[in-house]
Amino acid sequence: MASDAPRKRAPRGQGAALRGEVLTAAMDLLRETSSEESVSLRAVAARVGVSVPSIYLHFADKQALLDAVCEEVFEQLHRALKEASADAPDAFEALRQQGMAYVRFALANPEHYRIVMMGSPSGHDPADEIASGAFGHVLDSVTACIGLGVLEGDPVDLALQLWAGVHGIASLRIAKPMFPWPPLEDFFDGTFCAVGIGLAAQTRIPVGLGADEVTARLNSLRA
Amino acid sequence: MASDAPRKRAPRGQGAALRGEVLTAAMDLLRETSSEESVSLRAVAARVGVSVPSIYLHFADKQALLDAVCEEVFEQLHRALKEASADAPDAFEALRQQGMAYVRFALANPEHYRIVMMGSPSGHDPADEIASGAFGHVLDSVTACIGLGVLEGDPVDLALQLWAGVHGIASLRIAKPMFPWPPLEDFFDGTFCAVGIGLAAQTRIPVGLGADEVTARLNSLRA
DNA sequence: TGTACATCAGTGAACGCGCGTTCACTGATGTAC
DNA sequence: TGTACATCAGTGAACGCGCGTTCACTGATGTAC
Repeated sequence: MASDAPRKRAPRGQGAALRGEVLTAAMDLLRETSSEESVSLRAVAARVGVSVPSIYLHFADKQALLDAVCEEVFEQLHRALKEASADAPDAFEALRQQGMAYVRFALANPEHYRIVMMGSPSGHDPADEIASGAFGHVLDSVTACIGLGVLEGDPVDLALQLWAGVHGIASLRIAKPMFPWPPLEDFFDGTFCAVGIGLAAQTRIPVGLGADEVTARLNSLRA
Repeated sequence: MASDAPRKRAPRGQGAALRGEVLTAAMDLLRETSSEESVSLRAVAARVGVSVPSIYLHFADKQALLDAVCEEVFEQLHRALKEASADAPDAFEALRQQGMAYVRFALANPEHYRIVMMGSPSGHDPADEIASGAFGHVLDSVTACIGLGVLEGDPVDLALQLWAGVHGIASLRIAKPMFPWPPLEDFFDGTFCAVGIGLAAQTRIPVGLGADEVTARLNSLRA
């Protein structure tokens, strides 16, 4: 894993370079072991080729390192969402592409996604800001869709529903990888269209309508 | 926490009673601490009022205890879903009630839900059977809905989408409790109806349709 | 040009902690003779 | 009726382990005089 050549000590003003190396090592360990528990300061230090106390030169404690990892994950997700929707012809396609990119990112980086979006909520929770950031992304697209007339209603509500939708797909597949899942892209698109249509319909099915009436109402929607 | 009276030793044939006490203590600890890490054999033993090695009289190791906890959680979830849909007038209402009960159970028992549905997948994973069981539940209801004519399509596909939907709502609220979530029941019902309508519509929105055409199509669905 | 010194990047060894697990044991109690 | 014994429920002390964290330190290198 770690390179064989013993690490060269950084020249005079370049001590900060180690910070980046430590961060990268933590990210890589997370990817390779698929387990947050495996990211110990000892493991990170070994991978960088440095002694454990060196980490403390750049991070106050282990939590600070994990916080930095969260930030990095967020930036990568942010970038992925931005790139995905860059070429979209309209806001609806942008939303679709962003949703797909979100799910793809989560499944390509399951343990990274886990620590920012599936972890136990902690007091200060830097991951909350991350969530807010990702949510802001969706919110922008939803607002644009409303502007276009594609969607209607409260943008925050709509965005929360969509977010819960993509999170459900991503996190369930991460937690239950052995389950016989259908191909990702098709599954996502099916859910995306269903939710999109359902939200666009702007209606609810009242409780106690009776099966026949429910069927009749839903039938009227069928192509 | 633990009762003050020192625990009485079980009479001759009743040694197995301790198993139940240990299991209950683990469940309670999970609920009270909201953290799987806090469930150590020492903490469990202290809560029961027994020495640590006593746990080994009934569980091969810690993992066996955790597996038993998973089973217990599943049984409780199973019961909650069954009770929720017992009085439903038809399959569609049954599905709605089950979905609501699922989300309610998860949020009332967040750490229990976490260990069975949000944990890292492990090799043998008894939680997978749990997932299959819960999924079977949804599948039954979906199949009944198809029988009624309320839904159309592949029951497995439909059930997976619905499962991902309720899981998304539940797990995101568990992971991000500080987020300004709307009231649970209304939020669930909104998503449930949207997904229901969307799935019932049995159609997809092709990529590259153009915003105007997408808007026109969705407009035709509005009440 | 030489040298003393401050700074900087990083180290080695040790700390206490809580954990899961093991092992030899204790002492009450039902049962056989 | 008394007693030896097997069984059962549970204990106390210790084990090694990996962890985060701390502290006094080393040794290379740029800089001031």
